[in-house]
Amino acid sequence: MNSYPFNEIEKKWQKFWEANEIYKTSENIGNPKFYVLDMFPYPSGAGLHIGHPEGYTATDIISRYKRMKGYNVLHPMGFDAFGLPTERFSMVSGIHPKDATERNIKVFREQLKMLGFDYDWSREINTTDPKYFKWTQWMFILIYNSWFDDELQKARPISELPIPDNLKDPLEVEQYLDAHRLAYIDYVPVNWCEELGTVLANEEIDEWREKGYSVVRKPMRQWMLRITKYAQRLLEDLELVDWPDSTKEMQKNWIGRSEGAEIEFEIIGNPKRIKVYTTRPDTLFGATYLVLAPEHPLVSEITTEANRDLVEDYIRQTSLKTDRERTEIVKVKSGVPTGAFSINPATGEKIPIWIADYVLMQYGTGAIMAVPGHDERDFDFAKTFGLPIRLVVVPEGSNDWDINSSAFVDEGINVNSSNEEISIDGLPTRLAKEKITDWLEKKGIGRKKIQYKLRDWLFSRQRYWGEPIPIIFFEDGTKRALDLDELPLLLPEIAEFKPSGTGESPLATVPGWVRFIDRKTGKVGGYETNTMPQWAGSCWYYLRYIDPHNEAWFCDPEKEKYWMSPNGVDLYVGGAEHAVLHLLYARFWHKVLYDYGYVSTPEPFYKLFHQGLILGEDGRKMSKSLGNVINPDDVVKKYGADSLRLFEMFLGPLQDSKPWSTTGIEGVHRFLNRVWRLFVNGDGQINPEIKDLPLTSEQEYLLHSTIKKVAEDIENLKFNTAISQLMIFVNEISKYDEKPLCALEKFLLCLAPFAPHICEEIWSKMGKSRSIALEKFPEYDEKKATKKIVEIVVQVNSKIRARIYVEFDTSQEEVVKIALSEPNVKKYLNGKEVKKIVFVPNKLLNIIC
RNA sequence: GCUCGGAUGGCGGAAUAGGUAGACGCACAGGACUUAAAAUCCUGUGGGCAUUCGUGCCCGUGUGGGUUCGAGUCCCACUCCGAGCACCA
Repeated sequence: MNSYPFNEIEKKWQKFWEANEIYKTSENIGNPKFYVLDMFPYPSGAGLHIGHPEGYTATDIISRYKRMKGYNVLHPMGFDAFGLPTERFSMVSGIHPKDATERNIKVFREQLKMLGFDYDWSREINTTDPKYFKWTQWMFILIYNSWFDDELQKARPISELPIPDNLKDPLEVEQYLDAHRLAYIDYVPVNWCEELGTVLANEEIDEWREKGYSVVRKPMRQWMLRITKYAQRLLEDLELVDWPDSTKEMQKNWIGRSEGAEIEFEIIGNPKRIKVYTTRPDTLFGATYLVLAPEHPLVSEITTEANRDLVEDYIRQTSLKTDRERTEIVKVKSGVPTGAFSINPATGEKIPIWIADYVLMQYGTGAIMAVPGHDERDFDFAKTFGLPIRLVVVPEGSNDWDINSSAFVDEGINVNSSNEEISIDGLPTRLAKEKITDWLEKKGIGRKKIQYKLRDWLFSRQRYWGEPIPIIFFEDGTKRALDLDELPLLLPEIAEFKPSGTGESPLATVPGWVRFIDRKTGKVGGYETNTMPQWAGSCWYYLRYIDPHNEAWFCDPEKEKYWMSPNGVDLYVGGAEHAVLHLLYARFWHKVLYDYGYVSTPEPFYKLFHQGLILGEDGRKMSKSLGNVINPDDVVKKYGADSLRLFEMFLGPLQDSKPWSTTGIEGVHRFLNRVWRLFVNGDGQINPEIKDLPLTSEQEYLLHSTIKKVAEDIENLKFNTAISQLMIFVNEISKYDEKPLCALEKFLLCLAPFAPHICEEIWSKMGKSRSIALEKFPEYDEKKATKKIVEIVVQVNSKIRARIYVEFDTSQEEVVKIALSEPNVKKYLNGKEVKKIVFVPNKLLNIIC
């Protein structure tokens, strides 16, 4: 293929942009701003994936377009570099993760530069840089030193937490504070591999099991963040942002607010009570047994001697299952009776207490009242073990339900639901819920409760390659968080990155880390050996871009206000795989900062967009094993960066998954060659057919409709149709022997955000001295963007019978007159009476007869 | 199982306040240029029937119904595909 010299051109302009700081974001904070953000990549050893440039090109086009529209644009890039893959690479290779990270970042940075993105590289950040994670650590301490005021629904300093008068002992006070901090230590089940002596990530489990290792759920000491306190705000504030509905929906479901009741059941022969949570208190009369999660603290206490072996064996089996396995759908339920009994407070009936792994300790109270007549899972369980099933709700308008063949789970009308004190028979579900809850409340054994599925955030990792948690534990049992002047707390240099074998991180093997004399207190203590999860660094990076070199503060408040007001980041583009975790954690983190007035908006990201996947040419996900991986370096070498950028945008709608196509990229590459030849002749001179001519009215329409379409499509992130309009322009304008200069110049300005290198080259050949990136985006004239002569479809009884051409905005009368003279129209009217006329101006005329 | 998407030529996709289905690109076919090829340019291309070669008619957006002068678009039922979540009480 004979191509324009893209290789030379692209390198030349990339150097020019860098040398002349064309994309350096100005610190002049007077102009209107636009903050467009990419989800920063994890610099893996494999280098940039062909999918990366998709979202990055999209933001690049927006960024360049907004700059040309006069905005002060912030479009930064950085690297989210802590994490498991690098640590694992280091274990095998012995190369320090810091060195591996540095090397990977270098590759990524070069690849991103090769694609000509307009990042302001002077703002590059790296989450593993001590200058950066100093502030991640500081924010962790801020969270640690906070409690959540339920009244005010916000975080406040722990020093302002009211201490109950009866607490005098300093140790008790400290325990009280710890129980309210937004960062706290708890024992929670994690994936423990005994043979490896380490905790595994969910994604590692299968791999190690295949190698014959066993993985069990085992409670271990972990740092937790109390994100659940923010559940309501995280839910409500979704109203404030312009996100895809499906993403909002996913976050809502993840937070999982439900309204129901907490009910206390007595235990026969034990003064303690079992609390259950239910969304259907109206079905209480149908509760025929209780089920506790196997991990429930009361299990060992209530289990009878006769059932002890059975129960303990079941608990052991359960620990071998991961949460995912426990929650897989199986029709045959497993469980064992504890031998203990409870009383159904509504019926007064003695009901058995079971344990089963379909009840999870993390949700609700870890115990349920089972209503097999009206819950699928309880129904299956009751069928399996021959437990009684009772009908207490029937569908409205009917008075029966075959309770032996399936559970009735919808709302309906209560039946069989009365005792001496209360009756909810005949009430619809909503009223029945209220009445029974009131009754329970009066008796002091139940209350209304709002429950969230959201769990607290497990924040610690037993790994080396993460931010150290800046807390010192002293020998006397006290602890303290480091002060700002002691940060960053750096990772100690170690030679081995293998786990300690005790379940602690490799940091536990460093003598100077776990035992030293604290300079500030003179006491002997040791640092926390856990590190933070990869999510930590990505919770606030968008703030650091605003002021990346500030040594005194994480971000200058004035600059923060300028870039984040009024709604936060203006556009955030990244994969849908982050719809829940990253996007929820970052919102939480931001809200803590907001509560302290450190940021000026309640939400970090105003508009969010997810790019789709780029699949292999065979329509399947790209993977090494399928051999369908496309490498961006190869593509750039063969067709140039502009072609790759343009093609990824032309493939289809940004949010859709779409397959790669080798012939497809040749198509857009051909288009760029056509553009080149339109402007430049064989000797590299400007095409002599380009002349300074006035536009014909056809050319005027072509130009203005193109500018309009391109501008509107860019604003709506519909790049595929913008590019097709640019192709139409080139096809049309090429037909003229003499090409009008001013139309071509404006066309070039429209193309520049998509294919910046080729446009810079042509622009400079045309004698322009300033970078095209700094020029104004052309304006269009609405009138000129409208067709002068329009085609009107003429239908007779809704069938197309003719097409006529009239001036724009011709009246109905006029159009009807012309239409009626069309022979084919006459033929179908055939002298019949016209009953009705439908007229859509400039489009259609339908004659009904 | 639940939730959310989606289904349009040989392929990727255009077109939704309901108004010309198939823009643009690919692929394919024919032609021009060339000793030849590549590149480039031009023409054609949903299916069927008819044609005086101008065009005309019928069918056509996963399936079956419905609303409407008019449905790819709205409503109901179904089939298939994808994604996310999942014994969440």
